Parts: sequence; structure tokens; C-alpha cells
Amino acid sequence: MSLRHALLGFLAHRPLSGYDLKRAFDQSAAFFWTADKAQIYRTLAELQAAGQVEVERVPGGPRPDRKVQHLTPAGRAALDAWLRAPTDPPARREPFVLKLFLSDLLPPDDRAALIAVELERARAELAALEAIAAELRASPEPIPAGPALALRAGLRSAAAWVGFLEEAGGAAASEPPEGDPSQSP
Amino acid sequence: MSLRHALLGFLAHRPLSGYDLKRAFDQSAAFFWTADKAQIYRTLAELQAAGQVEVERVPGGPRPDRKVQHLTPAGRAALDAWLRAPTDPPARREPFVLKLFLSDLLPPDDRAALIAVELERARAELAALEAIAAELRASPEPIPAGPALALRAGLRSAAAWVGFLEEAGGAAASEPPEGDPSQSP
DNA sequence: CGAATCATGTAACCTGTTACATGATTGT
DNA sequence: ACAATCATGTAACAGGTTACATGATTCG
Repeated sequence: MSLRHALLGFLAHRPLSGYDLKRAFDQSAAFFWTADKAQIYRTLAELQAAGQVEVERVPGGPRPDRKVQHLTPAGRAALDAWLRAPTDPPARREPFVLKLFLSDLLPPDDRAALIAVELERARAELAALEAIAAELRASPEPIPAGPALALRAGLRSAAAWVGFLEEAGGAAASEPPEGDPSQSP
Repeated sequence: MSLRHALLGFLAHRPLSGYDLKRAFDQSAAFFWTADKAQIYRTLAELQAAGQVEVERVPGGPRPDRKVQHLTPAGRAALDAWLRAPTDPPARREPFVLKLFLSDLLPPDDRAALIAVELERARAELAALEAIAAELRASPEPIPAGPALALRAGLRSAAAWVGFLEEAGGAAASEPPEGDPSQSP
């Protein structure tokens, strides 16, 4: 239920429309949070009802009017409270690890293929994050600490995941005849 | 939508009741998949309707009858197809990283506190996984490759997360006066 | 000329969680 | 005596996704 707070967080920096918020997520938060547009509009309506945001209607000329959302003091208070509250551990649901767990049901080649495909995906993700990091370092503007930390968290996790998959792929490829794949679990 | 496949995967090893499945998840899959009991029963009903499992009603004496679920050939086929199909990247939703991202809105001490609490949690999780690994290594039975891989994935991720948080906590604690926390994002 | 972008939203659906309900048995 | 465990499930709700709908503008 923290999409509400994610929206409040973005609005704390500057007022934005629902459309803008969707882009803000896709551009700067995609690697740790994805938000659906239908859900953003629904949640904004709830925030309005709760008095945590206020709408300013900006005429859009030929396009539909933009409904720019402003954070109210109540919204800011709710955001602060959430930031300070203990974080509920997220529910884990990782389809790829589930596949690994069940992979004894497959012939060894298929397991190796599974790992290879995921490794490719993981490398691409890591590269994308590194590109963002490089771009930020190159820009003259100073990087706020919060986004920098979030990015570093993403880089570390992605790198660790690539490392695991390389190890797993190597093991799967090298020891079909002998050897115990559970040597050091 | 892969709870279906997770259930089929467990049933591929041996027939189980809904109750057994819940325990199987909690015991051996909790760190990469959590399943709610209400949802398990609902999904089992769907699998029955789809002809992928068949129910054997086992009288429970004084207790309610156990409804033991058996995988059908159709169920096994669906499972195999899913295991071989490309894995859809999971939707990311990490409230803690979101908080980090927004943590410029807080005083530095509160950010450090946030990190400290998460570090404690992460260390506990890593310790729990290490305990499982130690227990498995100590047992005489050989460990199947699938579960061993899944466990290793969990260990690696948890260790990387602890590493990140230690780094982040150190940085947050040491440089309140000067210094750029975005040195190497 | 067709596709993408800007900008809004609604309706229907699927998935997951919480709370409720039952009733015997075993352990403290 | 009280709580936990065994074993089933239902109802209501919350959160998230897909598909549908509109209509001008800009880019290739």
C-alpha cells in the first residue's frame, strides 16, 4: 500500500499531473518500483479524498486539461510519518528462483539454458544501471544523496545477481558427469 | 500467476493436501516465495477445474477429510512447459529502496536510523539462511541440485544486501559535515 | 499517411490478504 | 484450563493489470 507514499514523495519535490507521475516513475524509479497508470489515477483520487493532495486544473488548450496535484500539509505529514515508520519486509515472489528450485524436474541442459537466459537479462539490467550512473557522474549537477543511495543499492544487487548466475552457469555447464552441485550451498 | 506452477511443482514430488502445501511453502520456499492459505485453496480449485490435479479424499477420522491432490499428466505437462518458458521479469516493488530514494526529505539522523534498522533485519535473514545451509551440509542425505541452487541464490543476494547496507550505514554515519555521499553511485 | 506522444480517464478482471468459522486433539 | 496444532474452507477487501475510449499534434 505504499504507492500512495511514493506519489506523495514525488509531489514533495514539485507539483505534477498523473501523467507526469507515470513518467517520473518510469524514468527514475523503474528499477525499484513500477507503477501502473490506471492505478496512479485511482490512487490520486484517494489522496484527494483524504485531503493529502489538492488539484489545480491547468487548461490544456486542445488537449485535455492537466490536473496538477499539489501536496497539502496533511500530505506532507503523512509522508514524513511513513518515512520514519518501520518498513514492512516486502513479500518475496521470485519466479526465477522458483524455477531453479524445481529444476531437478528438467534435463540438465534445460536447466543450463534457463540460467543462461537469466544471466543475459541480468547483465543487461546491470549495464543499464551502470549507464545511468555514468551519466549522472558526468553531469555537472550534484546528485542528491537519496537517489544516489537508491542507485547504488540497485547496482550492488544487480552485480551480485550476475555473480551468482555466472557461478551457477559455470557449475551447471562443467559437471554433468561427476561432482556434487551442492558442495557449498 | 505462477502460484499455479509452484503448486504443481510441489505436487510433482508427492501428492499433498492444501494444508501440506502451505507448510511445504513455509518450510522450504519461504525465502523466495510466500503463499497465502486462502489463495492456495482457491488455486487448487482452479487446477482441479483445469484437470491438472485430481483429488483423493482421505477420511480424517475426527478431523475434516484430507483432500490429497494428485498431479495429472496434463498438470505435469503444464509444469514442464512453464519451466521451459522464458521467465517474465518480476515486477519490482521495494519499499525500503523507495524510502532511501526519498530520504533527502528527512534529517540525516533519521536516514541513518532507517538504514540501521534494515541492516539488522538483513543480517538476521542472512543468518537464518546460513543456518539452513549448515543444517543441510550436516545431514547425511544428499541435497538435490535445484534446492541447493535456490538456497545459494538466497545466500548471495542476502549477503550482497548486507554489504550494501553496511557501506551505506558507514557513509551516512561518518560524513554529516562535509563530503559528497554520491561519490561512487 | 501512419505511428508516436500528449493527457485524460473508466471497466473489468486477476491476485493476494485479512478476518471469520468449525471442531477434535495434544501439549503446558 | 488454555493455547496450539490439525484441516478444512468462505467472504470481503485491497492492490495491481489489461483493455477500452477519446482526440489533437508532431515526427518520420
